[in-house]
Amino acid sequence: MNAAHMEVLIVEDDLLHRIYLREQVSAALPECDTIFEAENGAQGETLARAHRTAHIVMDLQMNARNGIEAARTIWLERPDTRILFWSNYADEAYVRGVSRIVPNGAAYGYVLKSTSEERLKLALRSIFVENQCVIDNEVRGMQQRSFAQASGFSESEYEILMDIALGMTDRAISKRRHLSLRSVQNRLQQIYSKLEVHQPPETLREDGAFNLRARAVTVAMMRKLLNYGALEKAEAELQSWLKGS
Amino acid sequence: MNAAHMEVLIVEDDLLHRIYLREQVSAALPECDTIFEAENGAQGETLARAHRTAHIVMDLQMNARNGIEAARTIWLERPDTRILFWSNYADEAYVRGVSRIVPNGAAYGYVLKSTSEERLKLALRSIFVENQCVIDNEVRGMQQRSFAQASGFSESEYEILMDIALGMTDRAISKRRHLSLRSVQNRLQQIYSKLEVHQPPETLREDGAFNLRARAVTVAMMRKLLNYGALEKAEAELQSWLKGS
DNA sequence: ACCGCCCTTGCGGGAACCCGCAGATTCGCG
DNA sequence: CGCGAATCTGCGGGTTCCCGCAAGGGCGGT
Repeated sequence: MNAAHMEVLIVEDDLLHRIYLREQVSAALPECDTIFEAENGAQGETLARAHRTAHIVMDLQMNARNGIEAARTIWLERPDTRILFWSNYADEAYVRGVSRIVPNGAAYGYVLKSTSEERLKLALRSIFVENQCVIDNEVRGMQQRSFAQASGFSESEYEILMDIALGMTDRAISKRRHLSLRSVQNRLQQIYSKLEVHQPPETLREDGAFNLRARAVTVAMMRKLLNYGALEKAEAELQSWLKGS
Repeated sequence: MNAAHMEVLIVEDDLLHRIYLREQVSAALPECDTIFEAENGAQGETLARAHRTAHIVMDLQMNARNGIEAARTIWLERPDTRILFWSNYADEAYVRGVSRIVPNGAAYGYVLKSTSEERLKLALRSIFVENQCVIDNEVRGMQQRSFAQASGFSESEYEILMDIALGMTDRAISKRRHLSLRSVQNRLQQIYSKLEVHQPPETLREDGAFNLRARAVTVAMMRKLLNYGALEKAEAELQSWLKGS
């Protein structure tokens, strides 16, 4: 680490936030002499590749290409890149997405936009000069709740949840995930029960019948287990799988 | 309209954007002597009621209570309130939501956060002092595409799209919307075709079977026809309908 | 080895879904 | 009023979904 020279790349689509970040970065890191800026994920990848920047702070949830996608390709090319994710929300979909792509040993951070200036500056220094991970408290809580058993989803359940969200049939899922048809259905039932999606249990009305499959998707959406970015990513993967075989 | 006295309420959850709005409002409206601020929809409603503010600028997409919900109750109480919606996106779900609740004759605006300072100031003056509607170009385009026939959804189709998103069965929908079971299914087919959701048409593979119902929901989501806020609202309506009978 | 425990897989059936077909109803227009 | 076009509705059947039941197959423990 060369203390006299540092380049930082900011990837953020909101102008005001970009300006704010620029200020905070140069205030927190006097050794930083160059700041590059991108306003979407695609541009961010290009700049990161062009300048080989080892320090990136970026938003998740951008228009052209979201932060997770961008981070994934950047980390594939240079796994030692240090990335601070700077996000509005701590949705489980985001947290899961990030922790799925971080190379082991890499330093990264995840702080919310609502945190104070001090915490942001601290995070910047911790990650970029101390090479140390910084995860916001709320995000940390989400991580634990997510990977523990408590209403938490195993990786394979999560995959299948995506599959039904994409509109795949049981049989298609069984082919894709190499399971028997019945196993897929078993997993679906686990998913339904973990999401607390069931037919109106003791109800008298026969109106309120639910299509569990469809309901599970929106319940997952409302619980922030799924979000827009995750859907897009899953859709892309599905398409390439359909081509692949 | 008293030119020497004006109160404006800003409803916006993002601190930076709130500060920016504050500046722009006082720059564009010298006659404005008081600015109230709220950081979510619920607080916005309270302040609007307390101060009887006739001029509001607010974000859609906030945590506690989104802009559309807040605007709806505010307009129910005082239909002549002037509201400028200031949003990141021109999703069809938002546009549709707004134009569904605006009282006829009321002045309102819809501008994107990405527009220039000048346009924002202009919109503020147009709505608040000239009492004139201002709709951003991109939003306007969305409106027309939405209400025209071109891949546009009729109101009843839109309702049913929500219903299947919520996981209702065909029969439940038919009860709720007072249609025969078969009619519901007809509408579903229209929806599928408008969303271009169909079984892999010329494909040889039998793997790629789709559950049209589930797929339609996420396609609608990816096309921004549905979004998180719309789902929450629909869910609330569904719950109250279930109670009601 | 024996015994639970958990996960997988198959079978079967009742319900729900997707949809082609055809008669009935509605609505607009000359 | 007549006529066409669009929509609503019922019927039927092929497929998919939801799920209870039960027969295996690993795996750790006493």
